[in-house]
Amino acid sequence: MNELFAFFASFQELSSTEKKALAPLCSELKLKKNEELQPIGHTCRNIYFIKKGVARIYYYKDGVDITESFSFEGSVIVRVESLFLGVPSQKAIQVLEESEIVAIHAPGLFRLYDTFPLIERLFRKIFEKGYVETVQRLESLQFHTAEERYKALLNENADVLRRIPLKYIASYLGITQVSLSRIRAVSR
Amino acid sequence: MNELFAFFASFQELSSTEKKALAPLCSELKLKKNEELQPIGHTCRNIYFIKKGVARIYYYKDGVDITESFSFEGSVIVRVESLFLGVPSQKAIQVLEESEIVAIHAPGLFRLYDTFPLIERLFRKIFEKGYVETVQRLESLQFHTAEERYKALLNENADVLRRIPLKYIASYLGITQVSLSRIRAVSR
DNA sequence: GGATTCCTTTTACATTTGTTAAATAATCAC
DNA sequence: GTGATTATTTAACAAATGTAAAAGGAATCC
Repeated sequence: MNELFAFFASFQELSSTEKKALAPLCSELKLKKNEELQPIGHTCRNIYFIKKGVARIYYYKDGVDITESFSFEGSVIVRVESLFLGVPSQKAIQVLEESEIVAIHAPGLFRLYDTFPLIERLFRKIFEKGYVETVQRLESLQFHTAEERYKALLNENADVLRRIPLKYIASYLGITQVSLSRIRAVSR
Repeated sequence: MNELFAFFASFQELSSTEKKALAPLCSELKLKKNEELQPIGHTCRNIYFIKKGVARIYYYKDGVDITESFSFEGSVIVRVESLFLGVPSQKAIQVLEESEIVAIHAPGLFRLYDTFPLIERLFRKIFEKGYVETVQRLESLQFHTAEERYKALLNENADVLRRIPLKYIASYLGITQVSLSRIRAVSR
């Protein structure tokens, strides 16, 4: 749990009262490689903090497995479209390594917002950061070629390449695995 | 200003105290067609509410004008990556019709957050909605073909097609104008 | 540790999209 | 209104990406 509160502190200082209010909402999970954290079709009621491991959000388009995003240790992973709209998500969350996850119960969290404005502020800041990252990702998809996106990924997060199968990276970049293979062959 | 407070009320009820605190931060602007609301290179210090008209966020990639997003009357337009990170933005905001805009002074707004948790909540909700829309947009770019994206736009927001030049819509869809023209020729 | 399964690359060909340039259509300024 | 400007479409060719199938490598499971 320490990792989680260190993550929180990097956004917003909390008093011990607030920490005590948050703690009961958090439960630790251990998952084996490739296990699902959240299945398709469920409404998202948890915010997941990755203590150890990697996770991805994915879904199926015409039967093809598509990765929307990756998250690594020290960050959160959430199906925001489901969490904020309260509707079932067509996306699933899966861990790609043996992982340790802290699940934060969202309905309980949202109730705390009325009593603890600093908790509301904390999560506002967490999601503002996620928002910015999503805008930057959008930019990359909208205006850069597949090769540019691949090279940018290589620069910004080489860890992705080491820890995540290329078949997942391909759809994350918005291309097929064959196309990614070709791009890699050229830049070698 | 009424339109703005109606927009606020659709997210969060405010007392008259809170409204009175917000009002001095809001200033109305009138812009002629194609005028710039915010130039490239400036740090975003305003949240813009569109009372009347349309606006777009755009920038230049290799000298080519690229549209990141459109916003219509009754919604806000913000360069979030600049507003939340406090860094200069390479993007500009331009109106595409004669428009009436309400500028909300962001540094002043953020100071109100300490005194008025409901104002903080209001903007949390506004940006959560923007976050969700951005995730959905990302999905569309990552997994759908240009033709699918064009048709989806036609269904969801046919107004775009009526009010916005195709050259801007093309880069918004992540394709060239020639390619968009071809897609339109086929589906006719 | 050998067989099996899964991951990645390669090949060949089809399709889509980009690029450049020109033609046509629509809009704007005076 | 008319000429000039801007927007959109079309054409021809080049480059990038998709699809399907096969082959080579790597990892995994008794």
